[in-house]
Amino acid sequence: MPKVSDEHRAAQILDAAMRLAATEGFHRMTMAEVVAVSGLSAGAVYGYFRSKQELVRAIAQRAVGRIATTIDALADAEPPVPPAEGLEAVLDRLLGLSDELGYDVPALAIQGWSEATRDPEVREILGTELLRVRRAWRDFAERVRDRGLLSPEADVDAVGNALMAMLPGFIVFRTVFGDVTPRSHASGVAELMRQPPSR
Amino acid sequence: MPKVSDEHRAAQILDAAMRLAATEGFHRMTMAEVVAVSGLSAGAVYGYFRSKQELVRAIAQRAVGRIATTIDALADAEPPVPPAEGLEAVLDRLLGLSDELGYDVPALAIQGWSEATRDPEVREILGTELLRVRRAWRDFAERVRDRGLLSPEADVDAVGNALMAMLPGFIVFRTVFGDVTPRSHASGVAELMRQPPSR
Amino acid sequence: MPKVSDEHRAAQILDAAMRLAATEGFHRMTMAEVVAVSGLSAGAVYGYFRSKQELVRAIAQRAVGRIATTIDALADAEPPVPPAEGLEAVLDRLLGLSDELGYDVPALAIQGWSEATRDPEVREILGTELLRVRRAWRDFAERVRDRGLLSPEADVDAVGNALMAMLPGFIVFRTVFGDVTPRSHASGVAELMRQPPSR
Amino acid sequence: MPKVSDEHRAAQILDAAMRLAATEGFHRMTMAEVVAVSGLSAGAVYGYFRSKQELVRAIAQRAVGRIATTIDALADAEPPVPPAEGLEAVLDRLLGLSDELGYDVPALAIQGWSEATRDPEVREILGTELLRVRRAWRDFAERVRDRGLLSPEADVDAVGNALMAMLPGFIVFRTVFGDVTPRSHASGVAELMRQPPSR
DNA sequence: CATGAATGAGTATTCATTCAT
DNA sequence: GATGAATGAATACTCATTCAT
Repeated sequence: MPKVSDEHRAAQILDAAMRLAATEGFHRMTMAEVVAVSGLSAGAVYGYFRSKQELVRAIAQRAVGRIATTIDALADAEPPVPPAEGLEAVLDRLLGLSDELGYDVPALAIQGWSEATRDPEVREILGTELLRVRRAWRDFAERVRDRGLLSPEADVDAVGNALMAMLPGFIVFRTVFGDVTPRSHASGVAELMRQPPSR
Repeated sequence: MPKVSDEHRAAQILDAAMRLAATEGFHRMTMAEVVAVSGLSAGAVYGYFRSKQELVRAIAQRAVGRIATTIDALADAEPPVPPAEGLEAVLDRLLGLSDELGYDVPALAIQGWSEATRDPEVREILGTELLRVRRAWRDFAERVRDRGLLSPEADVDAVGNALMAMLPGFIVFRTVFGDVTPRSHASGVAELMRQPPSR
Repeated sequence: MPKVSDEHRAAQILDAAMRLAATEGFHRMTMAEVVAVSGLSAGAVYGYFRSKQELVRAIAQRAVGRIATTIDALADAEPPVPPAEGLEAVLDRLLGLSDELGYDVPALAIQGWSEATRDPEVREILGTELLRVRRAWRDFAERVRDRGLLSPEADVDAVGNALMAMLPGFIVFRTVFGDVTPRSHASGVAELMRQPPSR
Repeated sequence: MPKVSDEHRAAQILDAAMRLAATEGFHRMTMAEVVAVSGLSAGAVYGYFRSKQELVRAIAQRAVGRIATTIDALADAEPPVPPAEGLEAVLDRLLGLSDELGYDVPALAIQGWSEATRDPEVREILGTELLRVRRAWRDFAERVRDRGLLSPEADVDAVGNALMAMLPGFIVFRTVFGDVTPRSHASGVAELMRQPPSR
């Protein structure tokens, strides 16, 4: 009889693995390390994840899941909030999430994209998860438009997409340039939207 | 006197390696493959690149260099062109580049970001190269503003940044969703900028 | 619970390695050979010795340890025995040891000296082990002196050293000249000590 | 027409190689290093030495040749000199030689012994060279005996051997213990020869 | 003839996975 | 079931030697 439930064990392994993957990347993370950090035996780990590949997929899924969670910030962002503010709230959450969880979530996102390049299954997982995110951004754009902060004819799919697309940019810029903040990044959207002088 | 110039040999190796890295990623690309595809011997490859690490750095540098080249599209985009059109031109070029070169440049970009996460030298290389790109976007934003397509008070740094930030988004979306095109991606920016009804 | 104890496995590997090192020398001994001769897998060997370097150090330690063992012959050499006889007994044991173990212990000694030249850790190992040997020779010299076979004023440290120093000479001569025996080698000491005619 | 004679070139190469072999040992010395240090081209080096093996043999020969030279000290040691003083003179010369030549001759000796273990040709070279040394020690012992410093019945071959045998001991002790000097080492012989109290 | 770029077999080491206990 | 020792294919890199120029 296991002391703890199966889900707990699986989570324990996943946690260890995500921590490792965030700092070392998928391919430098060894199963031996996962075994050591999780505190279980090799056999036990392989009882929960049939292969490293499967574990990597689980990490990718959970990592984007975590990020998907950040867009709840958009819903909270009610009363009418301009797009830039919604984006900033999401980026803030993303950083907050890393602090809470104790590992670098954006780093894991990059790992996931990289893996999606060659593992179709990871690509599918990411596609499925990110579809939810896409819809959330669409809904946000719709609400924003409906409240008069966008042109009534604006294509809310396109706008949602554009706002969501700022996220990978934020993650990449954070990695290569040190100087980006949620505020600075989101301000670009606000500046873009400033009214040109009516002619 | 060597049969072919050193630069040619290095380029030959780099070409093989970029092709491989684009399809398999940095860590699945083996030196044996590079040797085989380049058509040289192991010793010869190591004569030009002291280690796999060094080769990976060279790939990263050249890949972002290639991408930096695409922003020339911005300069070409004269007479007054709205931001969305400039972006679209750049994205078009990016895809064109992949066709020309015969390997997936965006895939290499993702590999580069991933590597920048743990190799500070790659991070620096990317930082340096992307700084040029950043300046180009800033200049573009400035020209756009000066031609009255942005508010005269718009912060051109922020706008440039935002436009540039759409690029990683495009790359990631292309990988995980199949349905993004330069036009669809850029249109989000245009939609975002539509004038809300003057109240 | 492992089939055989860890020490047994380590000894199994060490044995194979010593056999190989004795015939081929440290640097021509390949890990592949060690793996093959020990009958284990590469992984197993690396489980017990982290690197070839570490294995080489273990060999050096054990080889000099074996040689150190031969000086027990000195203690056995009681009742009052002249220095030359003590030396001969030790040299005899050294050859006997090689026969018993099935590999050339003197050859390993030379390998150890060679390695000590560039690996400080091996130098230290040899220094530590040989200090014991040095003390044993000193004690032997003391006993010999106390039994009147040396001048009462003889410096037992110096005498012990000189006798011990005959050992590398024996090993080297055996390698390059074929004609040295424990008896012939030790006789030099006896001849040296013969009384010159009292004048 | 070569600027310098063939012998000079060969010596130039040998010099570079001996310097390298003394510091790194035969197997860590690479032909590329020999090429670099000698200042010649790879082809040129291979013009003078057909293989690394042959170069190693030449080094071994020259190194023991150098050491053989030290025993000239024995001839110089005329007027009747006791064995210990003759030995001390030789050891002094050995150290002086290293200083003069700028590389560690004893280190090369150890390399040579090590190589003799597996290369029969090196073994033969060493055997031939050391035979000269052996004879010199025999002659020294004879002279010493004839001058009354040894028993008239002393076996000069055995005595010569014993004195010569102190040399490897000196070299090994110098390597593993730091504290040996020509004087301390030679004194052991003197102490051994002190007259036990006439009974 | 001299050069030094190219060769490629050989080496130490790692690590995902299994399976005897 | 649970364990963790053992497996062994795979991998990056070296270096003595050659030979086209």
